[in-house]
Amino acid sequence: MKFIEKLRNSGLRPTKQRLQICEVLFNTERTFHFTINELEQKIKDKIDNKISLATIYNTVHAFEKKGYLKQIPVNSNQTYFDTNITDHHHFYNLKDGKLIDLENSDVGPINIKRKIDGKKIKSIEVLVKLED
Amino acid sequence: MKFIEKLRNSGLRPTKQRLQICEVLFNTERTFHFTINELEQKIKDKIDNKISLATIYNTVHAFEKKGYLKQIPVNSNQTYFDTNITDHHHFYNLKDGKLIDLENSDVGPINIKRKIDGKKIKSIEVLVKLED
DNA sequence: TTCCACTTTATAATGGTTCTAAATAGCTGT
DNA sequence: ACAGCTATTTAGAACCATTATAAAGTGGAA
Ligand SMILES: [Mn+2]
Ligand SMILES: [Mn+2]
Ligand SMILES: [Zn+2]
Ligand SMILES: [Zn+2]
Repeated sequence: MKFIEKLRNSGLRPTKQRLQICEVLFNTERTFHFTINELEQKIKDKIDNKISLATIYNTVHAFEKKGYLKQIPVNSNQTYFDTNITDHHHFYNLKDGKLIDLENSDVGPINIKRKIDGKKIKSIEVLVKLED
Repeated sequence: MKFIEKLRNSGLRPTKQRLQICEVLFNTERTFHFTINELEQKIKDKIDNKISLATIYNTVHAFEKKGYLKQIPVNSNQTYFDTNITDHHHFYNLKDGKLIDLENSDVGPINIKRKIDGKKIKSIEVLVKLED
């Protein structure tokens, strides 16, 4: 199985739970955005055994640290994650709290002219809030 | 007092607490970013009477709704607010969780080419994460 | 197989935020 | 100035996403 290698190469043991979460997160036609609650539901729908909520949190954080998931900065009581780890930007639909990927060509290059010394830029993220 | 008018014109009664919070938030040399905890501290430092935490939350939300404060989208367990309500972008220092204003001239105009029909753009916000 | 560090798990704890309902204080009309 | 009404404040409880705990289970090296 392809995910076993991926996990081993990251120093993460390929446990049953992690492999199942990999299936849900990465064995998909397209990338997607999710909150932990939504992921918990997806997992319940797709697998038969139970995975504890703590393991879901642990795994998501482990995957994020390894760079397999990204957190999206939005104002919400829940944390949003993205399986699309390429540099890209987002529409945020205030009505339903859903994120939509923006292609870089939809936004154009962003060139930050100001520098803060001793610091380097880790990421540049654009959030475009949508209303009716 | 200038804040009395401001509040009355917004349909908010100019209570002692609101006026004191106005002093802390708006009677300043420059704009600033804050969390509720930080604001609570600032209030404790600057005024003698106590203002309850509930009132601070209520007031911040009331001011935000009236457009006197903005929320900044960042990934944190606390909500960040800004007394600078002009359209502008931010550096986010991951080390200490502090925000720094970016001038629009530091970022350049952002032109979102894609449209979502039935929706209009409410805001465009750029967050530039900084690391060492 | 043995062993141990890593992982999972149920559950408790944490902490920012929101809710509740009773007390207080603006404001309008008299 | 006063009454009456509504908005506001407040202490404390409730909420709930997330993190911590610590005991049981598991992967994999030897
Ligand atoms: Mn979540
Ligand atoms: Mn806060
Ligand atoms: Zn995305
Ligand atoms: Zn700002």
